[in-house]
Amino acid sequence: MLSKKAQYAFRALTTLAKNEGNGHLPISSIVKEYPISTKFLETILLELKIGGILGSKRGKKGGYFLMTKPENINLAQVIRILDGPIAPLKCVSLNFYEKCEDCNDISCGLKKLMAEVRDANLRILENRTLRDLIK
Amino acid sequence: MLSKKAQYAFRALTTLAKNEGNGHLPISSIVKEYPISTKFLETILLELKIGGILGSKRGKKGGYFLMTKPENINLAQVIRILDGPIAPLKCVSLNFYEKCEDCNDISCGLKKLMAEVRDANLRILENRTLRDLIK
DNA sequence: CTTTAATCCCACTCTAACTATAGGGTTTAG
DNA sequence: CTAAACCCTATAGTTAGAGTGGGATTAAAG
Repeated sequence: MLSKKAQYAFRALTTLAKNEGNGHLPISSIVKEYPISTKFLETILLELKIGGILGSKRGKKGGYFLMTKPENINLAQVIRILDGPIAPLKCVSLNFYEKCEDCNDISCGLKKLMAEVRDANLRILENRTLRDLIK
Repeated sequence: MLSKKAQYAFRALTTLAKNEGNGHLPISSIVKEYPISTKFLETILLELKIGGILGSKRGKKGGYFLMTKPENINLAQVIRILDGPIAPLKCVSLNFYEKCEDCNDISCGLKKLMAEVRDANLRILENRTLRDLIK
């Protein structure tokens, strides 16, 4: 299940994507579209910035903006930043791999199936972008 | 991510599936294969029983057994019992649907994409069974 | 140079969920 | 009758999720 953070992130990113080409938007503008806690959104936008998806401009008339075009930001990126692994098990995660001490990691049947699940998810999430969300 | 409960469940079910045709197995036998807390496994097996996947025989020489053949128990069933929804959002869940108050539920772009993710997951999880896990 | 509007940063609370354990009750074979 | 097993519920400990607060820093505008 997607966390609230990820859901809020998608909303904010949608708003920013719609604003494409018009420079940056302050949090106050983003929040107007949906009822989200300003402070909470702030932490989310910060994570997205650290994750490389957003840029920001400080000070008066500052705000956030997408670092690249909406069609270059896929959903998997966003989810990984806010929720971590997309794979159902760490031992089959590409970006958050951890060895599984319980299975022998090679002949584990569950592992094989969960790797398939991971791939099925990635086929969708890495090929859909913010552009798909706003049209 | 799969919970520990679901992972332990798959292990226990694997053991029971391998034992197919030999009657029931007590928890003590199931635990011998892997280092899991007996008491914790007990609660998991109980959930699987309530969920209709396992049957049990009480009293001395009692134990647990699969209610049907391994090829008739798919992975989605097991996950739903222990972890709940397979869909990434409740508002696109088939078995745990809840209305999403934030999106209008019809034209929400995120919802459409997450329904695709759900379907991709189900195509795998509903077509793979315990039989696939033990071979 | 002061005010104001904004991001930045970090610490903190609150709650729910997850993980695990404990203990007694009930059933059944021998 | 006893031992071995499942049944059932409560509870404790830990972690993760969700959200809040306060102050520091930056930059535009008057």
